[in-house]
Amino acid sequence: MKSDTREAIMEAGRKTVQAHGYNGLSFRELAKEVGIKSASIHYHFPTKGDLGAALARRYWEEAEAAFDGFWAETPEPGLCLRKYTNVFRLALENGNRMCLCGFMAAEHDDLPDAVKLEVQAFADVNVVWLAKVLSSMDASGDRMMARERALAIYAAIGGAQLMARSRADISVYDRIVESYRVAGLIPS
Amino acid sequence: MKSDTREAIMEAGRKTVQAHGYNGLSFRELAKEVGIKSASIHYHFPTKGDLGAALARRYWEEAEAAFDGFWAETPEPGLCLRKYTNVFRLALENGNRMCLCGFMAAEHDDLPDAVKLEVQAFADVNVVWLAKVLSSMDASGDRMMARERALAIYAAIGGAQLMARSRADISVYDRIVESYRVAGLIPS
DNA sequence: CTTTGTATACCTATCGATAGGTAGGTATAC
DNA sequence: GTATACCTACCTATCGATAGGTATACAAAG
Repeated sequence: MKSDTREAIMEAGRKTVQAHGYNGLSFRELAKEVGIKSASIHYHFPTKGDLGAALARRYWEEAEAAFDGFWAETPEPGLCLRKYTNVFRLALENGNRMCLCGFMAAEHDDLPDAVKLEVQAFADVNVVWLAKVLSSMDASGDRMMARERALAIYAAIGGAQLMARSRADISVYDRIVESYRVAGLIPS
Repeated sequence: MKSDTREAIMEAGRKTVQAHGYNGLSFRELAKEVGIKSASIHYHFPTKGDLGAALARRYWEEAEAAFDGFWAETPEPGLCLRKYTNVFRLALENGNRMCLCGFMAAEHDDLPDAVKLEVQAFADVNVVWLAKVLSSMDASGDRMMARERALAIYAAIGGAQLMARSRADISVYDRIVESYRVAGLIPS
């Protein structure tokens, strides 16, 4: 098996970035949580940029797998979209955290290029998957329209999460997402 | 008149937070831009929290004034909402920056309480103003519905800004906002 | 079966840079 | 003379990163 320590670093790192961002990620604090010395983290991730890129990459890989799971096991697209919006709700449930790549998107100017690319990859994963689900719903199924709508839904969900986080109130997320459905932005 | 230096600090501080967040705001860097020493900033703002709160407060005060100006001089609500969405576009035009309070919303966990309150006040200003405009459009005018929709629109616009920033592509913002209108989230 | 070499996965100790904040001095204006 | 608006000098804490040492494991060589 892969190194337990490396896994522990990534797990703690993910949680930290979801709460304090890339700039709030500290090798010393991370080392303390894992139970090693900060110098040892450099053994697994030479630079902070390497760690950041690895975290963002794993984040979208796991998201892609989860989304594909929804699509495979949920025949009803409306329900599939509810599972999707629930993923972003889970981050809030978990200590009022937010999407790792959403936070990093805000920190765009301070990110190493390698990290920026992985953050964009996460957005792509969301948009491609959403476009696929949307296309399956609309019989007239304009692919380009579906992609534009997918981008809008992903952005809107990210905004809802950000708002709820700033209030530390998960019900804010629920209300906003419900409004998206009422307005017709997210099909039911 | 009020101190020119104090104004210069706030102007430079606002731009920095819009690009690097509250955590990316440094007294030394700020002092360099203004042309004074970092210790002198403490004369105007005793702590970083004081500066952060002052920045966020001025931000929502100016936003409120601008929004009220739109409402006063623009009889057509649809056009009024276009002026609103354009405000958030301007931040992106200005060096791919984002809303100061949007960035701080992400940094929620690292903010002094006084700053958190001002960030929430900015959101309130947006929601209250949007609800007012929405109420004027809908004859059936349910006030509660308007407020929910207002919250959704504000969150969605923040998400659109975040997405566009992460791509450093203002056309992404335009496309997303247009999708919001097409979907009916934002009335035309 | 023992010795030797090498890669793994940590460690201690330290570097230069930067952070927010403080104490106390100084020049100007009223 | 006193308040304003700066300054120099310095504090402690933290940052990512590096150099070099160490304990363990395992494979090849004698």
